[in-house]
Amino acid sequence: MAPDRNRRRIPDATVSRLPVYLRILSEQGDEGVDSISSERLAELAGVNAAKVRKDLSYLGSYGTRGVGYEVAYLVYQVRRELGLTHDWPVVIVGAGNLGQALAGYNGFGERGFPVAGIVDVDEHKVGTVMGGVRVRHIDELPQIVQTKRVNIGVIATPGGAAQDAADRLVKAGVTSILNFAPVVLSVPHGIETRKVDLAVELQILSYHEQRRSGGVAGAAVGSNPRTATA
Amino acid sequence: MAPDRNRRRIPDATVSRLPVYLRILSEQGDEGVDSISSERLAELAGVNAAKVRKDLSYLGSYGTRGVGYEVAYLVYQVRRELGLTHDWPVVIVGAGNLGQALAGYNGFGERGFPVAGIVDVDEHKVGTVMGGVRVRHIDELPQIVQTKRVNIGVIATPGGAAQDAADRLVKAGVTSILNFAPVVLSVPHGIETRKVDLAVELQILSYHEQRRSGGVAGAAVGSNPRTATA
DNA sequence: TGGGCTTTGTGAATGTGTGCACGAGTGCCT
DNA sequence: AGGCACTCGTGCACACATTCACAAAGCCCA
Ligand SMILES: NC(=O)c1ccc[n+]([C@@H]2O[C@H](COP(=O)([O-])OP(=O)(O)OC[C@H]3O[C@@H](n4cnc5c(N)ncnc54)[C@H](O)[C@@H]3O)[C@@H](O)[C@H]2O)c1
Ligand SMILES: NC(=O)c1ccc[n+]([C@@H]2O[C@H](COP(=O)([O-])OP(=O)(O)OC[C@H]3O[C@@H](n4cnc5c(N)ncnc54)[C@H](O)[C@@H]3O)[C@@H](O)[C@H]2O)c1
Repeated sequence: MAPDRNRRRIPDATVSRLPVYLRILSEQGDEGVDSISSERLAELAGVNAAKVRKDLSYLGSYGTRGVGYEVAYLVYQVRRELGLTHDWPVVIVGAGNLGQALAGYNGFGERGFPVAGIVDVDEHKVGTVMGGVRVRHIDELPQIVQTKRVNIGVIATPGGAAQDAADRLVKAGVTSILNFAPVVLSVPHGIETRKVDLAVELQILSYHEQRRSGGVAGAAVGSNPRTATA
Repeated sequence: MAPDRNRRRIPDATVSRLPVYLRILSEQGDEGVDSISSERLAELAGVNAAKVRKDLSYLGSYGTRGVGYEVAYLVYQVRRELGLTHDWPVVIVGAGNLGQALAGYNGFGERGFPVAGIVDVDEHKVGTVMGGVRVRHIDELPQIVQTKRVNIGVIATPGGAAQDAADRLVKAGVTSILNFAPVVLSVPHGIETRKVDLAVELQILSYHEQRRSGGVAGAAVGSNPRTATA
């Protein structure tokens, strides 16, 4: 019960950690663990225990002092908070290299995000089957979104086509977009977007490598810092 | 010449935006733009202009008041700061669905991260060619890392094998890891890791979708009345 | 029943990031 | 030469996030 609990805003940083807790809790549940302390959960999640407690406290007071959290109940609460009480079908735009890998990825559907469809502009790709889903023409996007009640779109087109893909998704009625193309999307207010940018991740790692090697510019490939800092 | 050749620490938030600025600057440069204001760069990057200026100020004072930043020079400085003055070969562990997509992805090498090798445990995959790179057995990992001077490893194995992959990478001498498996890796101190977790991204979107249906007034631009709670 | 042990939930302190506002340079025009 | 328009660089205040530290609350057992 306690329906009043609903208008709290959960900090972004917390929202981005909840899925991690959820995965760990589910795994622990599968392994027969039925109670877990913030200390243990923190260890498994690679974070500070106080952070875990504060994060979970935004959902409500679901722990028991002196004991910990009941795994099954907490899983339920986190899932509810994340809106995972039902499936969210997704539509993938771009049936290339990446789109193919995504379509063939079981972890998608398993976690409550079944692939409702995959579309492409390339006539050669339309009709082929990827990961059990038939590729359809991008003009069918609105129809897919409507009939399958899709709210989430995934962009896996080349960078140059990503904005067009986003525009089409929004027009079709999608309100959240996950973008794999290395482009900053411009979308109407109210549309949620997130990006996964491989180059950005690698370049961040590069920054730290460069820094580690005490290296400034000009550090040729000759000097290889195999330093195991322990 | 800048005499401040020091160990300035650039804030994480800034480091994660520099690659975005870099891409935009490179594109602008290719289009013949040779000077750009923080205002314009901010617009293209989808952030606040003051933030751009503050971010860039960590690199030094490379702008010209009243004018803006010289694109070519700024590209050079950002690249230098990110350690992109030379290539960083990467090794991919796991030649499955995703590993294949990654190996066949040109954007990798184009951006200075050539695939030095891809390894797998599956004997059936060893020897096959993906994206121009031959799959080798994981036991050859140390040899690849040593001879190709690889500092960055990419994990594209199933979750259950990810920690093992990480251990092997670290043992082989890799000091930075990009992890696509939905697992929290445990690595020795000094090893940098970043993760790309599809489920996390989708669940964050789910959170916002769920919240949207709860009816926070005045959020959307009145386009999509469809509150799917299928 | 009460005391000891454990672990939560949260105020308060500290650390990080953001955005405004404006002084300080710079280029251009008259 | 002087004034004006423009844009950088940054001090400052505020917002957000992390971590500490401890009282409150529950369990267990003698
Ligand atoms: N392949 C990877 O491992 C990888 C990794 C990270 C990021 N990315 C990014 O993901 C995106 C896709 O990469 P990829 O390797 O799959 O490329 P790809 O060229 O193999 O596939 C792109 C697909 O998009 C289709 N397409 C083009 N324009 C379209 C449009 N307007 N609407 C719908 N579909 C359209 C093409 O027909 C093609 O099938 C790129 O932006 C790339 O930078 C790829
Ligand atoms: N496919 C996707 O689109 C996608 C998207 C996001 C995340 N992921 C994640 O990426 C990872 C890989 O996904 P996938 O679809 O490519 O899986 P996959 O099963 O197709 O490929 C995994 C590969 O790893 C190899 N492998 C297993 N154990 C290994 C070990 N110890 N050392 C080296 N190689 C090993 C297997 O032989 C196989 O070739 C998974 O963790 C998955 O959750 C995949």
